[in-house]
Parts: sequence; C-alpha cells; structure tokens
Amino acid sequence: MTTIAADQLRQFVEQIERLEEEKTELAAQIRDIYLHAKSSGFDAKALRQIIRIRKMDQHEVDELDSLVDLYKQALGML
Amino acid sequence: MTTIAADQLRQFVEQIERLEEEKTELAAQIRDIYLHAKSSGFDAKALRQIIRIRKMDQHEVDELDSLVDLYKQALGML
Amino acid sequence: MTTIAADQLRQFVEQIERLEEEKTELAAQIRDIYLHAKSSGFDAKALRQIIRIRKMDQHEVDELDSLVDLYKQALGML
Amino acid sequence: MTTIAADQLRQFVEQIERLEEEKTELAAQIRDIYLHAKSSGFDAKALRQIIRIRKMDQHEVDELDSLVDLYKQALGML
DNA sequence: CACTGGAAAATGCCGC
DNA sequence: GCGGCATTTTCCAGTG
Repeated sequence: MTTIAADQLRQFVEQIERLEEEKTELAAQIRDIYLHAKSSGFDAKALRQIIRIRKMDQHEVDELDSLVDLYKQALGML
Repeated sequence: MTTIAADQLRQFVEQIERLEEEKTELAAQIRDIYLHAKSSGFDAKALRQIIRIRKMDQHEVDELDSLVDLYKQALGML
Repeated sequence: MTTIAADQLRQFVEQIERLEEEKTELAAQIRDIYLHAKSSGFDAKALRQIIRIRKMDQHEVDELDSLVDLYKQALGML
Repeated sequence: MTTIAADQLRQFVEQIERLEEEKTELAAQIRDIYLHAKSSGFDAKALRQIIRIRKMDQHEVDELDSLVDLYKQALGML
C-alpha cells in the first residue's frame, strides 16, 4: 500500500471515528432523557412506542394496524 | 489451573455450545416459518406483532395500550 | 379473511410459539450452566468470551484478516 | 393528565425527536464516508472491521485476556 | 427486488 | 429495586 493510500485510509478512519463519537454522545443524551422521563413518572416503554408511532408515516401505521386487527380477528383474539 | 478444573471447564463449554447449537437451529426453524407465512401472503411485521401481543399478559397489554393512548391524547395525536 | 387463510395463520402462529417456547427453555438451561460454572469458581464473563471466540468460524475470520492486516499496517496498528 | 404533565411529556418527546434527527444525520455522514472510501478502492467490510477493533477499549480487553488465556490453555486452544 | 449481513433498538438478566 | 451490561430482536442498507 502506498503512503498516499495509507494517508487516505487514515483520513477515512479518523473521520468515521469522530462522527461515531458524536453519535455515541447523542445516544447517551437520549438515554438521559428517557431516564428523566421515567423519574418524572412516565412509562419508558409506552414513551418509546409513542416515538416509534410518530416516526412512522400515518399511512403505514394504519396499514399495519388494520392487518394486525385482521389477524387478531382470524385468531379469535378480539 | 488443575487438570480437574480444566476438565470441568471443558464440560461447561461443551454443554453450553451444544445447547446454543440447538438454540440456533430453533431460530432457523422460526425464520423458516416466517418465510413460509410471507410466501403465503401474510405480512411478517404484523405477524411478529401478533406473536408479541400474545406473549404478553393480557393485563400488561391493556395497561400499555391505555398509557399509550393517554400519551397520544396529551400530545394531540388523536 | 377466508376460513382457510385463518386456519393457515393459526398454524403459523402456533408453530412459531411452540418453537419459541423451546428456545426459551434452552436459554434457561444455558443460564443454569453459567451459574454452575460460576459457583465452581469460573468467571462468567471470561467464559462467555471463550464461547464467543470459539463460535467465530475461524475460516471466515481468516478471510478478512489479510485485508485487515494490510489496513492495520497502514494505520500503524501493528 | 394535567396540563403540566402533558407539557412535560411534549418536552421529552420533542427533545428525543430532535436528538434522534441529529443522530440520523450523523449516520448519513458516516455512510457517505464509507462510500468515498469504497470509491477510493478500500474494502468497506474490512474498514468496518478496523473501526470495530480500534473501538474496543484496549485496556478493558487486556483485563480479561489473562483469564481468557488461562481458560484457552485449559481447553487446548493455544 | 429479495437476501444477506450488519447496525441499532429493545428486552431481560445480573450485580449492587 | 434500580442501573448497567449482554443478548436478542428488529430494522435497514448494500448486493446480486
């Protein structure tokens, strides 16, 4: 491997590592908020579900829900 | 480490590996079923959700659902 | 949903649930062994590490290794 | 739910969503770098491996290593 | 466009 | 009983 390639590789590695560090930091902040929410009396599991639902397109949500309901019906779960 | 300890360790390792192998095999079978279900026209995501719901105690389900609804209401998502 | 489809769905669900039950049982057995190992004086964390290392398909690992070594060299990690 | 609690909930949700957005953005940047690396002739898989290896806190790894080596020896893996 | 593999999220266990 | 860690599951991008 040429020196040039090695330097280039090093650049890539360092850039990635820097960004991943930031990403890890953000993840930690998010965990903290869930902890705060929890100690404010909110249920973490339900909160996560809310976040998930809001992230999904409304159409997707509806589609999945109606399928789940259909399956529940077929299984006598309703 | 004595020979006895080494033998004991080996026993543990082999037992664990054997069980994990079986576990892996089961996981593969489960994946297969999801594949069959899919090729029979069922939606894998919805199916997984059904399995999850059935695994939960009914009381838990209700509790989580009502919390999620409460949160949705608080956030004007309804 | 037709009766046929409903029956088919039920089949899938029941098969999956049965297999998952077995999987859970195996997981419990594995936990037990770790507990036994621990009470025989072995360090569970190290033991898990051993299992992990042995699990890696050595061949596949080696495949990447030459490339990885090249890059590590370039990064002064050797 | 009181107005206060609802407001608090909204705060948590918005904070989480904002941080997750940033995290997604970082992930996109990282993907870009891998793409650049790839078009510079580097193997993405090996590159990821490098990143993974470097991420392991070398110190912590060493901590376990003596125990692991002991066990490997016992298992004839050395 | 389905599959594979790898990253991220979520769940559950063990320790304190 | 809670927090941290490890595993497991889910999701998603890359690939053929």
